Amino acid sequence: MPDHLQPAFRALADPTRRDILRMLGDRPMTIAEVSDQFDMTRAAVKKHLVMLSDGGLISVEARGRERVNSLKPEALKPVMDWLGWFDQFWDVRLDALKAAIEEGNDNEQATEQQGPHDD
Amino acid sequence: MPDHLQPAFRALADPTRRDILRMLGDRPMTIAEVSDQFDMTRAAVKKHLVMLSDGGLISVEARGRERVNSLKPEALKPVMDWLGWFDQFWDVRLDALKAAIEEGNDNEQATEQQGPHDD
DNA sequence: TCTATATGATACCCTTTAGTATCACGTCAA
DNA sequence: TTGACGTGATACTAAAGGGTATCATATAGA
Repeated sequence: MPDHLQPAFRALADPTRRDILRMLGDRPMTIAEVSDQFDMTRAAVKKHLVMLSDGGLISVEARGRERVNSLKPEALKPVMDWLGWFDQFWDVRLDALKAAIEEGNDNEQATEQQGPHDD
Repeated sequence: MPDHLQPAFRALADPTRRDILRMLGDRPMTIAEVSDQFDMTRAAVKKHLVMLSDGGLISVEARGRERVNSLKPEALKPVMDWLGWFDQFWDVRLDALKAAIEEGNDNEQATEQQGPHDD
């Protein structure tokens, strides 16, 4: 299984890039427009946009002297699919928890795994 | 919005860690057991496990002199939710495409957005 | 108790990443 | 044509990532 979705995962690993994605969800934006929303140089934002493009998450279209960056939400589908593989597990766990609760909870060593320490 | 899911996204950004997650989907494993599956030192694997733990994706339970690492698939839910926000966009696009196809395609300037340049 | 084993913890490398500063280039407008 | 503007590209620095080697510690077992 060649990790063809590695660039996408890596692109998503930075909070600035995730913010950019959501901004582009509103409308396509030029590099300058995106840069205006962040407290960093245009060059830094450009690097993030390149990584997003490498991950296939955005498309860049030349329009005169501008570059319009547009969201490509379809690229998130493979990522969702990868994560979706784990649904089978927390489905099972939720079932087990539910069953344990309904059975009454005096044999609950087996359910301590999904303990409630989700900060 | 404090980026509380940043550790999770960062943990998912490495292919080795994603492989570990799927391995732990099979069964909980000790550090040594996980290390056996990779061509790297135990210390390197340990670092990955720490990052996975920081992201809340696994739990580590001491059992004698061993540390059993277990998958915590619930931790992927916030990540799925974040990604799910983008469903609205490719849903709209798919709908537009579908509508265009069903309507017959001679007035299709409006649908060129989801053009066939999906590599 | 003694020893092998599973792990924790550092210190250290090399590469990548995130950021800046700077300059060159194409394009829009007067 | 001139100049302002949006961008590309490069060089540079600081920090984080991914990896190794090494030593210390706790525990299982004879």
